[in-house]
This record gives sequence, C-alpha cells and structure tokens, in this order.
Amino acid sequence: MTSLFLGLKFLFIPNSKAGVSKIRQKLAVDHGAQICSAFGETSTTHVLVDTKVVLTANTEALIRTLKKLGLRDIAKTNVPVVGQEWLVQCVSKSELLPTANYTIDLARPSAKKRKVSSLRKAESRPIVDTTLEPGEKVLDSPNQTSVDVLNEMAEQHRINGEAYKVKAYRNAIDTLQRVSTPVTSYSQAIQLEGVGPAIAKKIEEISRTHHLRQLDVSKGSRHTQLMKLFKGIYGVGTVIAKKWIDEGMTSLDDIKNRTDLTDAQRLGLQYYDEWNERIPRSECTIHAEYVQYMLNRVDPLIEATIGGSYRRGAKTCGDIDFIVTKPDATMEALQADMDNLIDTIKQAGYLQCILHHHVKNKLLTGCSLPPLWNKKVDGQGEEWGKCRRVDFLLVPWKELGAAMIYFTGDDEFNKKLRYRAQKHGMVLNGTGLYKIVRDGSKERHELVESFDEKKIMSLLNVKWHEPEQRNTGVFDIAWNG
DNA sequence: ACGCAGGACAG
DNA sequence: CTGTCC
DNA sequence: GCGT
Ligand SMILES: O=c1ccn([C@H]2C[C@H](O)[C@@H](COP(=O)(O)OP(=O)(O)OP(=O)(O)O)O2)c(=O)[nH]1
Ligand SMILES: [Mg+2]
Repeated sequence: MTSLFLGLKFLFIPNSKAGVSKIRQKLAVDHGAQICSAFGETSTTHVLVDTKVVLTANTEALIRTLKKLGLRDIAKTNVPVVGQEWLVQCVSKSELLPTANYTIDLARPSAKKRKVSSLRKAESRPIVDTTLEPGEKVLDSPNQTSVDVLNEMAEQHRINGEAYKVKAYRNAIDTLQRVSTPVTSYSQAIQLEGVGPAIAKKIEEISRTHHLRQLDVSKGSRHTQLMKLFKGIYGVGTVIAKKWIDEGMTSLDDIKNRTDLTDAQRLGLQYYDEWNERIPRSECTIHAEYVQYMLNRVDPLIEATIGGSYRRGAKTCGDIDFIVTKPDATMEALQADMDNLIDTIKQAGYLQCILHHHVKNKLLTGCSLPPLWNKKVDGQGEEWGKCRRVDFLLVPWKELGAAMIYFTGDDEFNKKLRYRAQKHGMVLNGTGLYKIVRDGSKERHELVESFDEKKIMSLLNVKWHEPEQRNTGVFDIAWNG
C-alpha cells in the first residue's frame, strides 16, 4: 500500500479478466493508481500493455484494440503506451521510473519480434502469486441498484439449484460493488472482471430501467415459488423439490402425507418455521453460555466457542455452530466427552432432536433453551426457547486452526482458500493443510500445518483475515488462473 | 469444452 | 451411487 | 455464467 501511482490512471491491455493482467491491476491499485475501463486522452495517464499477450506478432491488433477503447489518433496521443514491465519495475524500485525505456512505438507499423525464449520463461512462472489483502468495498456504491437486483437474480438461481450461476453472479457483484463510478452500459460492464455478456446485458437493463424483466418473471413463476417452499424443508434440495413439483405437490400439507421422507426431512417439516427464522446474535450468546455451563460438568477443561456467521460478526445467524475442543485432546478423548455432553443436554431437555450424528466429529441438532435460560432471551422465563439449529464440531487440539478456518467460513471464503491451496499443490480441509506428494502412482497428503489459523493463511500467501473480513463481498481473493 | 472445494451421512 | 448438508 |  503506497501512494506511488497516486493520481495516475492506467488503462490495461488486455483490460479485462486474465489472471496475470488482473494481478498487475491489483498491484497498480495497491500503489494508488486508478484503472480506466476505456481510453480518454485527458483522463488516462498511461496505457499498460501486457506485451507477452498482445505483441505476439505485430502492433496492429493493439492499435485496433485501443481505437475500440476510444483512442482517436495514435500519432497524436500524448499518453504513453508502455509494457507492463514498467509497472513491475516501478513497484520493485519503489519509484516512478521514466517511461521511455518501456514505450511501445505504435506509429511504426512494422512488428517488433519478441524472443520466444523470453516468452516461455515469463509464461512458465510457477504460481501467479500475489499477497492477498482484506478488500475494501465502496460503500454507498453508485451501482447499488444493479447490485441489489443481481443479488436477487443469484437468489433465484440458488433456489433453482444453479450453483455455478450463483457463483458467477457473486463474482460479478463483488467486482461491481468495488467500482466507484456508475456502470451504465453493456460495453462498460463487460470490462469488469467476472462480468460476461449475460450479466453485462442485465446491468445495462437495470441501469436504464431500474428493473430486470427476467427477475420478475422468475420470481412470479409458480415453479420458483414452490421450489422455495420445498427447499425450505431441511434435507430437501433441488432434485427432490423438482420431483415433488412434477408429482403435483403444491403445499407442505401435501408433503406431510408422503411416506418417503427421510428422518431429517420429517424433522425439517416439523420445525419448518423455526428453522427458517434467523437467530438474533444475542440469543446465540446465551446458547454459548448454556453449552459452556453444561460442558463444565462433563469436563471443565473442554472449550466451546461459536464459529460460523456468529464469529464473523453477524447480527443474526442461520444456526449456531459450536467448535468443541480441549487442550491436547485427541479425537477419541473428545468423542467420549461428547457422548457425555449428549446425555447431559438430552436429560436437560436442551437437545430436542438429532439430524445427523457423524460418528467422526460432527453433531447436527435441534436445541431449545430451558425456561430459566430462555428468560435471558424473552425476559419471561416461563417457556422453552424456540428450537434452533445447533451444530457441534469436535476438534482434536492439534487441528484447531484448520477447523476454525473451516467452521468460520464463510463458504465462499473457504472455497477460494481451498482453490488456492490446489494451485500450490496442496489440499486444505477441516483437519489441516497438506502437501500433495506423489510417489509412483499413489499420492499422499503430507501435513504442512493444522494448529495455527494464521500460519495456514500465510502459507497460502493470504494475509490474515479477521473473521469479519471473511464475509463474501468483504474479502477479495484475486482470481487464480 | 471444462472446471468451478472438500468431506461426510442417509437412503 | 445420488442428494443434501456443513 | 465466467474465464481459460
Ligand atoms: O458449503 C459449505 C457450507 C459451510 N461451510 C463452512 C463455512 C461455514 O461458515 C460453516 C458453517 O456453516 P453454516 O451453514 O452454518 O454457515 P454460516 O456461515 O454459519 O451461515 P449461517 O448464518 O447461515 O449459519 O461451515 C463450508 O465450508 N461449505
Ligand atoms: Mg452457521
């Protein structure tokens, strides 16, 4: 983070998506530059060309590209057109170097041949590796309407089970939220990383009309409404919901009479309303006090903390995610403790039902606070609390860091981290970060780190992200190739 | 045309 | 194996 | 739906 390029506006060529270009753009921004999406003689201060992408044969393609982006006359422009090496050198020397040695002469039409060997070398860099930082988004974005509407589109796709469309929308929204100027046209929109033709079109429509017809159609459709209703049942996903709709089911009453429900689905139906409600943060805290109190009877050394959205600072939580551990404990030791806890909270009435009991390390439940504790929630203390979804993750002491990362999330943050691990030839899961070692035909996973949350991130070249910074839309993990 | 995280349980 | 969930 |  420096002010090296403060006040400068760079136009990148190619000025979109691609991995390396994207990372250089981030580098520029980190040192104070702004990125232009189109050429402006008075606004753009430098054109930065990725020479190994663009100048493979000749400069003509580059000139065409620049014209398309708004450059009127190559001969007359005062804006320097330089290779991106200039940027890299400036940063590494921490000073603004003269552009002269890096300029690309567009006035001369004949091709400047690059050496193949240097091309290769540049291209075969092992890992495109920038250090990530917690991102900042522009609050009060000038594109808030588009962001909101696109979010609703993503929700429609989620309901209809199009996971990768959801992902694509999230990525596009993430970019759009950081843009500080209004994006009003297809051509502006499609410049943004993560925005392709389909979403660009939508952004233009939203910006013109403050509306998206496709969204209204989707929201209004009977199919989507029923999908939403049925998917609200715990244990019912896209496929089952579709199936039921095809079979003519139209209400939860229709479902109640079915004989093919799993145990979990029947519970999901029974607690339909309660489990679709979000839990106020203050109530989660009471659950933590209660569970800690109960665990204290089992073994005072056991620790229980809430992860998930609670740890990320959410004001309301979809469920309560407990991480349960004990200094130096192995999984076996914890399982014994957990069995005791289950007995204890079952006796006390807190544990209402079990959805899944992963013999391994997880317990997914429905739980209600007893009246005396619920007093702290409703101020009355006469009734049992609402049934809440409560998950317990048992964690051997040595794996605490990896487990904390996993169970703190959010899910998108985990995915980006794990994807990054892949790029480093490693695997990240809830038990640790492992190096993939292949001997012969078999491949082994060799533990690199599992105890220290901070070390795991740092090994992946990810700066420390406080839990609050792991929320989608807040963190900014650069695209990977 | 392909990948988009990784792992666990129910049925 | 498929579907669902964390 | 997007990037490669
Ligand atoms: O597909 C998933 C879902 C969840 N998780 C991790 C991250 C998440 O934070 C944690 C707990 O899951 P949960 O579904 O409770 O999500 P949350 O982040 O706590 O949000 P919510 O407020 O909806 O509970 O498990 C994943 O890694 N992948
Ligand atoms: Mg949660």
